Amino acid sequence: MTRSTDTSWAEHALETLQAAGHRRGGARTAVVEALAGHDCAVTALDLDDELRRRRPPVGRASVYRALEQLEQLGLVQRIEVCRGTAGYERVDPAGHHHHHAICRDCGRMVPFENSSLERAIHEVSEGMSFEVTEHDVVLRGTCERCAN
Amino acid sequence: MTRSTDTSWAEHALETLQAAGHRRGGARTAVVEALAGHDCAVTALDLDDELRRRRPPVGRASVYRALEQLEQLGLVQRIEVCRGTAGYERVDPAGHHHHHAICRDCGRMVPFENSSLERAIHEVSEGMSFEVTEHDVVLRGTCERCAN
DNA sequence: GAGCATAATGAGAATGAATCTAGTTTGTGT
DNA sequence: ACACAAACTAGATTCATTCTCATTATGCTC
Repeated sequence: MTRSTDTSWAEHALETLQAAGHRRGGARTAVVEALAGHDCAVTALDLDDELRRRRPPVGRASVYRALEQLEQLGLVQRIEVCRGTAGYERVDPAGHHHHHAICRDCGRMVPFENSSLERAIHEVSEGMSFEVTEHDVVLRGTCERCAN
Repeated sequence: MTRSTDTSWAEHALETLQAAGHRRGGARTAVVEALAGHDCAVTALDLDDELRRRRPPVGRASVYRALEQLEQLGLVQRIEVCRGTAGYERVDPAGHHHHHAICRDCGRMVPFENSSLERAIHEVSEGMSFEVTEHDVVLRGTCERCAN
C-alpha cells in the first residue's frame, strides 16, 4: 500500500476506462502508469515532461485529455497546487484519501488525513441540496522551513 | 449584514491597508468598493470589466495588484471558481466565513457554513508542523437543477 | 487476416488568465 | 510648493490549458 508504484490502482484505472467504453491507447496507458508512480499530486506539465521522452513520445494534448477522462471517472483528483496550476493525484478505489497543506512561500505540499474532518464534511454534504460527489480541503500557511 | 454593499467591510479594509503602510490610491479604493458590492466570489476579470468603464478607468494590473495585497492582509479570500480561474470574495473581519459547493455542470456556487467542520479544521491545523493561516473547503457535485 | 468505422494520438496553433515592464501620475511628509 | 516613493495605466509577455486537424491505431465484423 505504501509502494511507490501502485500497480493495483493502475489496473483498476485501466479496467474502469475500458468499462467506460474507451479503447486501449498507448498515451493514456502511459499517463496512468506515470500517475501510479507518484504518491502525491503532480502537475500536468510535469507528467508531460516525464512522458515526452518516451518512445514514442506522448503529446501534451494526450496528457491533458487522459487526465480529464480520469478525473471524470473519479480515478484522479484535481487540486490547485499553486496559483493557476493544477495538480493531479490518483484516488484510492477504497475511498481512502488525504488532503493537503500548502506552503505559501515555497509551495511545498504536505499531505494529511483526519477522520473527524471527513466525518464533518460528510455530514455537511448530507444536509445540502447538492449531490456532493467530491470534496477538497486545502490548508495554506507557512511550513516549518520557511517559518525560520 | 445582508446588505449587498457592505460598507463596514470596505471601511475596515481601507483602514487595514493604511495601517499596513499603503497610500490611498484611486484604483485600489475602487477595487475595495467593488468587492464590497459582491456577496460571493467574483473573478478578477469581472472586476476589471466593471472598473474599466470608470472615469478614470482602472487598469487590469491594478485590479490584480489590489487583490493580491488584500489577500495578503487577509481581507479577501481567493478560491478556484472553475478550471484555471480564481474568484475573490471579502472576508468578514469578525472571522465569520463560509465555504462553497460548486456544481460540476453549470458552475453554480452555493455558500455554506458549518461550525463542526470549522472545529475539525482548526484541530487538524493545530496538530500540523505548518503554521496554518487559512483554509479552504470546496464541495463538488451536481446541484439540484442540473440533477434533473 | 483484411477492411472499416471510429477512437486515440501528437504537433503546434489558439485561448485566456495572470504577471511583468515602462513610463506617467499621484499621495504624503517636509 | 517640492521631492520622492508609491500607485497607476496600457500593453506586452508568460504560461497553463484547450483546440484543431491530419494521422495512426484499436476492436469489430466478415
